[in-house]
Amino acid sequence: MPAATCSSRLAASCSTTWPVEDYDLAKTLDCGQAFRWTQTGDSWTGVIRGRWVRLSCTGGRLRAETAVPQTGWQWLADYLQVQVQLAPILATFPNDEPMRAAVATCRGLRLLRQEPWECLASFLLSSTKQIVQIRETIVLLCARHGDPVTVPAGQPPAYSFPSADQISRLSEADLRRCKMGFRAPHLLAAACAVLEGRLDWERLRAKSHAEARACLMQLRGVGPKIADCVLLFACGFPEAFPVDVWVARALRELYFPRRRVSPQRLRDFAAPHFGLHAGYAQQYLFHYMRKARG
DNA sequence: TACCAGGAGAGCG
DNA sequence: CGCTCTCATGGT
Repeated sequence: MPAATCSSRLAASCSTTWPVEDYDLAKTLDCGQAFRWTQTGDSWTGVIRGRWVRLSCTGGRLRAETAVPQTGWQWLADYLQVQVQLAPILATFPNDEPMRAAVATCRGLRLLRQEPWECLASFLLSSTKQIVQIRETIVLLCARHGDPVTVPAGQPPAYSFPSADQISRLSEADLRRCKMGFRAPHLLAAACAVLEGRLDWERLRAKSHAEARACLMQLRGVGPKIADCVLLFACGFPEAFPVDVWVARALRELYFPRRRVSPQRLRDFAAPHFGLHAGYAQQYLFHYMRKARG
């Protein structure tokens, strides 16, 4: 079928493109904010909202292909945040040596707008795990408990991320078989909280950052770091500043040499120092440190 | 073998 | 408050 990129209102197509500036797809999809993307050549394959997607970006155009014809692409434009101008965000970063180095290394890295449940579940599974292990657990979880999604001929099978409803009907043993260990009961309890309406994403978005954070931290297994990951990567709180071991190491070495500083104090330092888009700055520091040391 | 990983939470002083 | 320990598991 022809790839109609300029479609009339009702025409369905399996591909589209957006003009983009400063959009580094590889850094964006492989910087540790999302765990389900796989690279083959210059393109990236993943599943968003139950739809198989392949992305590539060359010559200032971001191209997307799906397996099933789409009548609209807003769901994907939102996820990729293609309308966001990067330069004004980078301009809010402090003009100090650590940030200049991070921007020089990571230019083009974007924050995605992920699905809240998948983001919460993924980061619930992330604690004290390496990124490769997080990905492995999520692959198992999706393949065993998600739904198969339509893929183009010749492509390997792909699966949706299991919904809160699907996970709530599993046993702790089912989840432990996906190598999530002590995190299994946390994931099960979070799924129930969503089902019972104790955790409602619309209500969460309407709260202040501090209130939303406290709300998420009522869940077992969700502390300050994971709460801020969900608020930053899925809920649109640009001031959320997750402090993990890498970011803590970066801040201590770069801003507090030879001093003992707690994670709480690092967060208190971050808000005024990194400004309106502290969360963006955090992701640049995270990727910069991991690339430099990893 | 020892140590670490995009942590959190309980126990303790 | 800050420190220490446990939780699970594969990699280096």
